[in-house]
Amino acid sequence: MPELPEVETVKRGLAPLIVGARVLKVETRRRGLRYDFPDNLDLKLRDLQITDIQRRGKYLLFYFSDLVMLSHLGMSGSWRLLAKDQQDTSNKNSKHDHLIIYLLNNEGEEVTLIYNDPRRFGIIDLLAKEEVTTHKALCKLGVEPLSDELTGEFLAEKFVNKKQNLKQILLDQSVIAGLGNIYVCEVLFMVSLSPFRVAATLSDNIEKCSELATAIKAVLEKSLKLGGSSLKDYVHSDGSLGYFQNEFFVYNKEGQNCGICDVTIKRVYQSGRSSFYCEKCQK
DNA sequence: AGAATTACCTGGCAGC
DNA sequence: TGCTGCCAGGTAATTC
Repeated sequence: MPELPEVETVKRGLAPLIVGARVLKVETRRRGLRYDFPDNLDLKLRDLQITDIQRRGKYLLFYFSDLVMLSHLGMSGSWRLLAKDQQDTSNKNSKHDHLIIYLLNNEGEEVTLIYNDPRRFGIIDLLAKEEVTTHKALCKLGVEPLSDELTGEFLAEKFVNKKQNLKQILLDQSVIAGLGNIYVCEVLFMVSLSPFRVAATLSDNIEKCSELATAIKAVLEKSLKLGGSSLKDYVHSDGSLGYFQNEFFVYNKEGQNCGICDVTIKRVYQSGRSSFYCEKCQK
């Protein structure tokens, strides 16, 4: 489900409410998700204070001074924060509440932080602060797309001799960390590049690579402004929705008019994923 | 080595 | 009103 804008939106929603909060209790309701939960989560986190929340690619990092709890939402994960005794309006899926963290916030109120994930493709791990750059999931992540590291020159360099097509290479988290299927489809439409275009054919075209880098930043920033995309189960930590799905050019728009030319949006399969694009506009 | 499938899960929806 | 099959924001494991 969640790509960079959705994960960042969760971070921004949670941070002001739980940074500074202290853990009262941690409850795990199953052995784990894709992997088992770390052993003794309750023992390890109890009484610790959340000192910060960061995002790296599609990962969330909850800092507890020396320890870091790593969270990836997979396809269907979400975090929601409830005040004690608050009416839980999203509890129809509560059978998929797998991890519950009871907190005492800065105002001395008890709040509940719940990780819900129907498909259980998410990840929860615990690491030492020093391992943030060496952890096996984090060490291979590529550049942050909204940082100055993502430039046309960077992309041109990455495209050299690459036989992969643009769809595959933009989805590769070790190149750019945070793009997923939706935003790759959107960005390729924005710059009129086909998802089938072989990356190497752009390595000499610094102008087009710069255009691509700029478009990646633009689509992510616009989505962030609208609180991300809510398709099926993505909601903010307070239960509200994102609105970027109303701005899609091509994603989920098979058969609809492209808006630029007279051809309709096609849906094709590429390495097991759907790509939506305009055959005529995107070359 | 690198590229292409398959696996991991549940739920929702279209079609019968 | 079921059933069945297919599809879904992602990543890792396996196969070619």
